[in-house]
Amino acid sequence: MTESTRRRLSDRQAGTVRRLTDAAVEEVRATGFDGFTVRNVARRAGVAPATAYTYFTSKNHLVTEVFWRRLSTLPPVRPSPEGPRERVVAVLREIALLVSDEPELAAACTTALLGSDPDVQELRLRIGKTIRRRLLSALNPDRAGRPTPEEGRVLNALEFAYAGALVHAGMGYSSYAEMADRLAEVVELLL
Amino acid sequence: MTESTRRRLSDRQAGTVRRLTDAAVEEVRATGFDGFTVRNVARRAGVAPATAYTYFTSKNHLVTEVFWRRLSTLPPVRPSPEGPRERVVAVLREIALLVSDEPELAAACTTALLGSDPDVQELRLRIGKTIRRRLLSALNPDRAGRPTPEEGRVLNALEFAYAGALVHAGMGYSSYAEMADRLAEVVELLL
DNA sequence: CTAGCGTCTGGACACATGTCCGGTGAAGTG
DNA sequence: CACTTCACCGGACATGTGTCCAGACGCTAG
Repeated sequence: MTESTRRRLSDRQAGTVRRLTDAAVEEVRATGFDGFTVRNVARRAGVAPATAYTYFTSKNHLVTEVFWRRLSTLPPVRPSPEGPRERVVAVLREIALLVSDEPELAAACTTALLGSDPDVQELRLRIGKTIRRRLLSALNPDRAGRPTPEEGRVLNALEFAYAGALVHAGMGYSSYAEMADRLAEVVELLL
Repeated sequence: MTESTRRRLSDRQAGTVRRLTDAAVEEVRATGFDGFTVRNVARRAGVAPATAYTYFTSKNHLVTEVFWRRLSTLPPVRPSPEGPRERVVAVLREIALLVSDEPELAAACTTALLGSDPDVQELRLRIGKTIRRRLLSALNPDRAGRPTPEEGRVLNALEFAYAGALVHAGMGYSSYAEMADRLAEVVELLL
């Protein structure tokens, strides 16, 4: 009875949703983001299109959910002995690599996250908050939750950098491996 | 006989394209990016849908062209007496404000720029190059064209920041006025 | 056993998207 | 003045998107 999709879900429903998100990943891997259809995903998951639309209002919603699921199952930020710089780089790299198994998936997420459906908006807020929280606790493991003005500015810059990197990669300006490295460079400059 | 749309254009065609891009701006202002249809734009421009599709392969292509036109008519970067920091801030602000008249238009551009049509890709490359060039000549008016490794890293960070800011604004995390100010903060941190 | 409930199904819908093609009118050319 | 060429037109098409609804299926309770 705990899910984030369209409403509270029973165990059975959770299974269906699970099959859908898994199928979505396979589908985008197989056919790219063009040719990625809710109906196709449904078929791959062995589910009727109407059922898929019961849980996901749109293609974007579905892909965003995939991203969200991966993000929210990350382990807590490790307060390692190294400095903030190393921790921040690690956090960014972790998030950048979330969907980089297959570039198509990453591009799909980039586009999907920008969708205008209310469901996407909702998930987007959660995603933004989560990333911010992770970055903050990498910056300053102790006073997590109440950033100083200075930390706020750095945080802001980091968020911009991450989103920008995602976009650049999504547009094909650079690969995802490059992206992580360049993000590290940006952190060097900022901290 | 000089245009960037689908092929070289006669004067008459250039006029039609012009009417289309203008109508696109009005349309997105009036109805938002949902409800924004090539057919609607065509009607507003007093042009048949088929004609519109002669010049623009897609919605995204059309919106991207609007952005490109605004960007490419900016005056050259002014090598002002102030420092690089002020020049970079000015350049970023200028670009950020290109489409911020109406938030809807900006959101539309953000999405459109990520499209996968070949035409969008082409324009995207030009846009990326132009922004990079402008940033570089703000950073270092003299040696424009051959950035040092250090300049390259800063340039990279600035590009990420710009793209990230655009996305954040497009997602509704912040307004476009805020966006310009936050970009200025990022520049402070970087330079 | 049967009734009820939750879940999934199949198909029809209204609409958008991008392509294609035969045709029309108005410029430019001899 | 005929004749070609060029830009535009109108509409049909195949495909995709998201919604809706009547009904089928299986599980659980009485």
